Amino acid sequence: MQSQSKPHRTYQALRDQLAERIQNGVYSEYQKLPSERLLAEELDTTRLTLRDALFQLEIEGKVFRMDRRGWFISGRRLVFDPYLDKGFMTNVHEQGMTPDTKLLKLEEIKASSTLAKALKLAPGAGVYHLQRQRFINKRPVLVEDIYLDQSRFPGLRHTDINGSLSLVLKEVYSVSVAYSHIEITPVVFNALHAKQLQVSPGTPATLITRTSFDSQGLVVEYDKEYWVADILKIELATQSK
Amino acid sequence: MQSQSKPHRTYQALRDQLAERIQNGVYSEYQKLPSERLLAEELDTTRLTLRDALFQLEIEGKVFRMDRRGWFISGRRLVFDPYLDKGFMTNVHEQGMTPDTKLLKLEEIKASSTLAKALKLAPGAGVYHLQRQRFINKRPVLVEDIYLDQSRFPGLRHTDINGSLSLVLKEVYSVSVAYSHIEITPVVFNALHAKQLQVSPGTPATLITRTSFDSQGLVVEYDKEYWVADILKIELATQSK
DNA sequence: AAGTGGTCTAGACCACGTC
DNA sequence: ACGTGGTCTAGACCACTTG
Repeated sequence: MQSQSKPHRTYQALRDQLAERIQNGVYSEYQKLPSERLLAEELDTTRLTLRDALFQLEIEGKVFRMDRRGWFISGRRLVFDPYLDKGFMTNVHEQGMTPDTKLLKLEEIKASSTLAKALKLAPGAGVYHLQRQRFINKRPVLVEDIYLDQSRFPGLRHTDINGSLSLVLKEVYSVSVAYSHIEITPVVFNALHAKQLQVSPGTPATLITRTSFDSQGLVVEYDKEYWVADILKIELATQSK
Repeated sequence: MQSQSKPHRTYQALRDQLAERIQNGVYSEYQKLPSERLLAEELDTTRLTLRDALFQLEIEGKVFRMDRRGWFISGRRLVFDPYLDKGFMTNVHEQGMTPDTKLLKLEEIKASSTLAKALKLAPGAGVYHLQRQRFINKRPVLVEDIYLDQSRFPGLRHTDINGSLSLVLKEVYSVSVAYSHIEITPVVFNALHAKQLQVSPGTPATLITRTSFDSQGLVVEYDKEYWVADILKIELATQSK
């Protein structure tokens, strides 16, 4: 009926139709959808209109794309409590999923003015830049850039940091995080990060920026995590006031 | 230069170009952009490609739309600390902006099964449903649906609740919130909410779901807030561990 | 080699906001 | 009344993934 009455927003109706299919389990988690051309034909619409509907669902995190590979049904989300802020490895494990980490880059750079400000250093100071990619159940879900005061962690580059960085900092350098500032912002992946995560550029992402301090208020690390938006669920409890 | 080499992703370049303009203050906060047709011509592209670029910036919250009115440059964001979770009125005031509230609906309903679960009531129990629209500097920025146990707040409908609801609950019913559970999820506005906020359906939104408890662990209210995504900035600090 | 997703073209119509 | 944004059509080409 709705296809005959020519409503002036077909793609919203399409979105609802697809959302319902997902809700009803017509497609299962991580299943690949039929090709856009096929699906469009099946749903009696054009490719462009179908894509509009899929983009809506992508923003909501109900489907996700892998670049040039197609559309997939999103799976269970990882619950992230920014207040507790457990490490990635721990958090993923506790929720019955399998975490993995791959070091993409470890370099020594000079602090730009923004970076210096974040780390409370002088501009030009030596800084470690780590770039890591992290996986949940083999799916790449984030890339992160970590910046550390080089003078504070000498020889860091000769250390194995494929697991928990905070563990390394604690055991090797006796530095532990007391508290941190966290910011959560919606962004889209740029070309580089998109390629690393095998998603399309322009895919919605959640940026978590974290500045960690030790008990004396010194900056331990400055961290920018770019998450694929569909995997994350932010959930927290305030304490009694 | 880049416009002559025909790269295979023009809209990303466009996005960058526009983002740069915004960054450099070519447009000022809340300024309306030229019409899509004009802007497309100026930037030597088609309307559709321009829109793709604008959608990217919309997801990032750098521009926002008002339905059928056009595209606008986003302004300063409201910082929201889910852990402190001050009330809307207080929070907006403290950041030097002007809050407003409009009651859209106040009705008595029977709890659906999901609602009953959230409020820890029996299905079919009497529930107040409040719907409010809230403004920052006259711009509508959220609609919220609030649900309360009717038996616990008799006569609520005869009370003025255009300001702070928690204040009313405290002063009239001696009930105050001790802690709450908060969930933050990206969604898109449905047709109804979009209309109420004068945004286009499908606009990115941030859904904040809050369940508030009193000191005895009883549910005080269950609240779903749909925010225009560009206005919010989530920021918090963890306490010392 | 074939098919796919990503991108783009060059239009069109309509409902709505604005004047 | 006019122009705008929202939506849709009917194609096309290319780079890339997949078989």
